[in-house]
Amino acid sequence: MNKSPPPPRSAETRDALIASATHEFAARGFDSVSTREIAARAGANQALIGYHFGGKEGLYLAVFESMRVQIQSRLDPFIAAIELHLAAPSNASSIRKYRADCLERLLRMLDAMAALFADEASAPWSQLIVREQQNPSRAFDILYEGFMGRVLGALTALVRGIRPDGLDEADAGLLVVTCIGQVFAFRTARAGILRHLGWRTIGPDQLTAIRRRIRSNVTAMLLAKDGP
Amino acid sequence: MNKSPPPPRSAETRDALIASATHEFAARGFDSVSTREIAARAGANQALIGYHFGGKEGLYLAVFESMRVQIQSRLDPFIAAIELHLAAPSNASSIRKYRADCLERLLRMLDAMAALFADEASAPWSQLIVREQQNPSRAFDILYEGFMGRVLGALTALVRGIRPDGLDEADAGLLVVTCIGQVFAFRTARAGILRHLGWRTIGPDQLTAIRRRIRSNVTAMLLAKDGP
DNA sequence: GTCTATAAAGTGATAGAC
DNA sequence: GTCTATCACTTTATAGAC
Repeated sequence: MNKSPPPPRSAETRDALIASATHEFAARGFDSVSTREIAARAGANQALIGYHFGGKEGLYLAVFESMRVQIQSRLDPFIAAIELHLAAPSNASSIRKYRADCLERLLRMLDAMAALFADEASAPWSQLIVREQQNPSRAFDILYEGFMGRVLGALTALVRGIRPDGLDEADAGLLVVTCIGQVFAFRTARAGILRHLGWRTIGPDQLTAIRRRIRSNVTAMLLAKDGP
Repeated sequence: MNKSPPPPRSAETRDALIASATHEFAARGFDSVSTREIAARAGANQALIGYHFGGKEGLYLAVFESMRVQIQSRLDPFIAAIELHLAAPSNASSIRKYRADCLERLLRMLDAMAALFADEASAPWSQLIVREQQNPSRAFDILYEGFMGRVLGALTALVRGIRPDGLDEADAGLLVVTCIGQVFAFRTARAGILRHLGWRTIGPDQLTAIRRRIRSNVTAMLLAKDGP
C-alpha cells in the first residue's frame, strides 16, 4: 500500500504565493489586499501564508527579496562593466572618446530603465518600487541596499566622467536623479501622461518615442555648459 | 430657559473632517485609514462621516474636490497669463525675445511645481496626486479636469512657442512630461533620492539646489538642436 | 447635527486533524 | 505540508435617542 495522497510540495506553494502576492501588492498595496485573496489566486490555502512566511508581513518582505534577487542578477553585469570602465579610463584613445563612451553607457542604462518603468509588461516591479518609496518600510532597505544604491552610484560616477568641469558630487547626484526622474514619471504619473498624450497604453511604439525623447534630453543636459 | 446645549455647527465639522482626511489619506492611503481615526483627529464623531458625506468614499471625493478648488484658484492667474501671452505674440519686440519669454514662463511654472512636490511642507496634496495616479478612481477626473489638463496644455503650447522648428504636438507633449517628471521625482522617489544625496529632508537650501539644477536642465533641453 | 450602540461583514492568525 | 474551523478583533454603515 502507498501512503496518503495529500500532495506534499513546498517550494511550488511558496513560489505561487510569492507570485500571487507580487501581483496583488503591486496593483493594490499592502493593506488593500487580504491574505485570502492572495491564497485564492495562488491556488493555495490561506493558512499556508502563516506556515511559510510567518504572516502577511513576512510574505511582503519575501516578495521584495525575490524581486531583489531577480533584478540584481540582470543588473550586475551592467554595473560591473561601468565600474570597470571607470576604473580604467586609459582604454580610451582620447578624453573626447572617453566622455562619449560614458554618455553612451548612461543612455543605455536609461533605456533599460525605460523598459522597466514605462512598459506595461513589467508593471508589478515598478509599481512595488514606487509604492515602497511613498511609504518606506524594511522592504525599501532590501531594494536600496540590493541594487538601487549601486545603480545611483555608478550613474553619478558616469556623469562626473562626462562633465570633468567643476561639477561637485552633490550636483552630479542631482543630475542623475533628474535623468532618472524623466523615466520614472512614466510609471508614477502614468494616468496623467496617457491622458495628456492621448495614448491608450504604452506599447512598443510609445516606448520608442519615449526613449528617443529622453536620449535627446539627457544628451543636451549633459553636454550643456551651464553657468550664470 | 434656553435650549439644550449640544453644539449645532455643521460647516466646521465638515471642514475638520476634510482636513483630517486629507492628511490621513495622503500619508497612508484610502484603505489603510479607518473612519474612526479620521474622526478622532478631527475631534468629531465617526457617525458624522456618514451624515455629511454619505460614507468613507464620499469623504474621499470631498477631499479631492476641496483640493481642486484651492489649487485651481492659485493656478488660474498663471495659466490665464500664459494663454494670453500665447494668443498675442505681437507684444514681443522680436522672435528671439518672444522665445526667451516663453522659456522664462515655463521655468517659473516648474519653480512653482518644485515648491509643491519637493517641499516637505506641502506634502499632502502632492501625495494625494501621486496616489491617485497609481490607482486612478473618480477622484482622478476631478484633478485632471480641474487643473492638470489645462496646465499640461499650457506648458505644451509654451514649448512649441520656444521651439518653432519641426516639433510635433506629440513630441512637445513628451518634452513637457519629461520636464515635469524631473520635479515630480522628488516626491515619487523621495526616499531613494534623499538616501543617495545624503539629505535628511528637503528644506529651503535643498529646494534651491533642485530648482537651479532643473532650470539648467530644462534650458539645455529646450535650446538644444537635436536630431541627426 | 451630534451622539451612543450595534449590526453585518470582513480581517490576520492559529490550533489541531490528517 | 496542507487542510478546516474558528478565535479575537476591526471594519463601515446605520438605527435611533437627544
